[in-house]
Amino acid sequence: MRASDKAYAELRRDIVEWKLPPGTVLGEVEQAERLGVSRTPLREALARLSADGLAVQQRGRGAVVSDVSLDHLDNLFELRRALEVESSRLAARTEHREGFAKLAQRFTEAADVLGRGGPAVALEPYYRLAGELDEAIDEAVDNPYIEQALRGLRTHLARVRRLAQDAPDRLRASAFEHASIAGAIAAGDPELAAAATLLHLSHSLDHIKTHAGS
Amino acid sequence: MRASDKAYAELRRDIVEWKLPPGTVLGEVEQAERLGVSRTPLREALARLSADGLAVQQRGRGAVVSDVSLDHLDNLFELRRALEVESSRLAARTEHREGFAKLAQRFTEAADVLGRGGPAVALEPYYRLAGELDEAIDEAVDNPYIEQALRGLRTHLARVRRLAQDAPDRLRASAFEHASIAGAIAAGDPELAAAATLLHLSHSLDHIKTHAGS
DNA sequence: CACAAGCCTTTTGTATACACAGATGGATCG
DNA sequence: CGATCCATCTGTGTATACAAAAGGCTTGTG
Repeated sequence: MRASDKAYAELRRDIVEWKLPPGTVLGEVEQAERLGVSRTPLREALARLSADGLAVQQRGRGAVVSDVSLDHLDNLFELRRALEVESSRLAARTEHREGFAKLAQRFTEAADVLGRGGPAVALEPYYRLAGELDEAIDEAVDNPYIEQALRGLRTHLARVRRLAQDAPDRLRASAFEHASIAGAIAAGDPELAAAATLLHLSHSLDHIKTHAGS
Repeated sequence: MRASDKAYAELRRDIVEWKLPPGTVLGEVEQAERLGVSRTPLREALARLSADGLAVQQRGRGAVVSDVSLDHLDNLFELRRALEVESSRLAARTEHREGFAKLAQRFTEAADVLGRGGPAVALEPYYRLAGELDEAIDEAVDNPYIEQALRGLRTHLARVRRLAQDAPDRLRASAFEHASIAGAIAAGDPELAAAATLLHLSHSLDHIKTHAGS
């Protein structure tokens, strides 16, 4: 693996996981030493992070981890709506929809578990299931341009997610909404899939705004 | 101006204008000499080009100008539809819509000129007018995330445009469609703006597909 | 005491040198 | 005559050294 890739992957992970909180200055020499690479590949990593929007280049002071706040939430969800609603619509139009019925069922089962379970319910499997649905939609849409736009979007969403932790009730509702999306795609109904996605995004945004910082 | 910015701007322009056609290998030493900069800033420029999707990094052979063909057209327009339809919808919702009525009128006038004029009608003013509408929508949407996604999209569209030259008839129809979009935004009707945009994109794609390579 | 100007330190931007990997050509063996 | 292997060579990946610019601090003056 190239040193620049290593530096990029590590910095990106640290930023997304808030180990490098917004506002942190990423000095070239400092980070180069920390990651054990030279300044040249580290500069390339910083350039890629800037392109991703995870850092902003400040002249004279180097790169700083970009800010993330609730002010960006509406903007982020506007883009999300544009991309994900259309993605669901396109996914429902393709002929590679075999896995979606199975995914819908798994979401329904997950909702049951989340509803039944006590406080000790593991959340990780649910997030992975949601990720699987994203991947399945990407594969069905089969559009590298949309995929790239979604990748960038999801990176930012992962950072924002820290601002509002998910309550079990919300996760259960979310699981049902995801089941609806997967079901609509499996049924090959583009407008139903679009509507289900729109609904999910609306509820998701409402939840974050209501429970932010609490 | 930084040397890396200069190299990036120049390479990007050359690629978009097909002076560097798809498949061209961008050797680091070669391009560094041509542009009069060192390899370090040139590498940064190549990295940014790769992030834009204008070049792809090939292991062992360096970077080559990315391919562009009609195969990508459908994918490109799917993303365009997702972004521009939602952008029009959002623009029609904001309160900063003062300029759109004026733009609609200018498009109508431009359609007249394009309809009347002989073969000597200048096309450049019309393209600039279309660019003005794009900028006005960007400003009204006021969403940096959508704006960034649109920037990347427009870059690719500019490259594809070379595959099918616009006929005067198409430009005239396009002017009317643009007038409809601007008019709908000026009227503050989101769904009408979305519909007008959808129609415009559909016609635009049809035209390119029909007249490609002819 | 406050404000401004100049110097110093820190950090980025650029260039060059070196090492390694992959590709390509020729030569040799089957 | 063809295929495979080895050597060379071109080109990328990385490191380091140097220069330029920007910011902060100190000092001097009003």
